[in-house]
Amino acid sequence: MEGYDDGSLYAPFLSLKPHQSLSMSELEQGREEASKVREGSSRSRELKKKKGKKQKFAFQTRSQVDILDDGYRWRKYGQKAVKNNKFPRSYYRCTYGGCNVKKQVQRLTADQEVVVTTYEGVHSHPIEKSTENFEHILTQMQIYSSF
DNA sequence: CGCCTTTGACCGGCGC
DNA sequence: GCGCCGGTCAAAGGCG
Repeated sequence: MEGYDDGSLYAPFLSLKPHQSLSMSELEQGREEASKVREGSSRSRELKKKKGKKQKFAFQTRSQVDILDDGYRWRKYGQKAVKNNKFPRSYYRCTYGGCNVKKQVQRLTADQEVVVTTYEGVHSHPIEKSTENFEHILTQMQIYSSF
């Protein structure tokens, strides 16, 4: 369920609730493929910085837990504190072969109860879990439109 | 036993 | 050119 190609909103879980017509802002970055190959270092991996068709959209929810189970499996790969917020930001990545979807979770300094989740990329595989749990969160979910 | 979290270090971009 | 800032990697430990 990811047939999006020309401006369609990337939100597989949102598709589950079509009655929720929320306007979200798509953040489209540059679409040039700048492939940087770094070698000679201990990291012989190709770090391709493709800032291409990475769709990025964020929303905020009211939750006491940072980890929102949206049906996909996420592996945390980093946590860094941002200057503006006193709470650290967590970085997750979808654990699926060929699926490079990333997601970051951030808590607001002003309201500790508000969690901002930012998705980046598109899923290329079906959901592995049930979304019932996430649907409950959708009720209190608000799209981050100020960006 | 396999998967995931944690944590420090490292890197690239940008501003001064 | 250096320092700040934000993003990512990778080793080791933890938990189901």
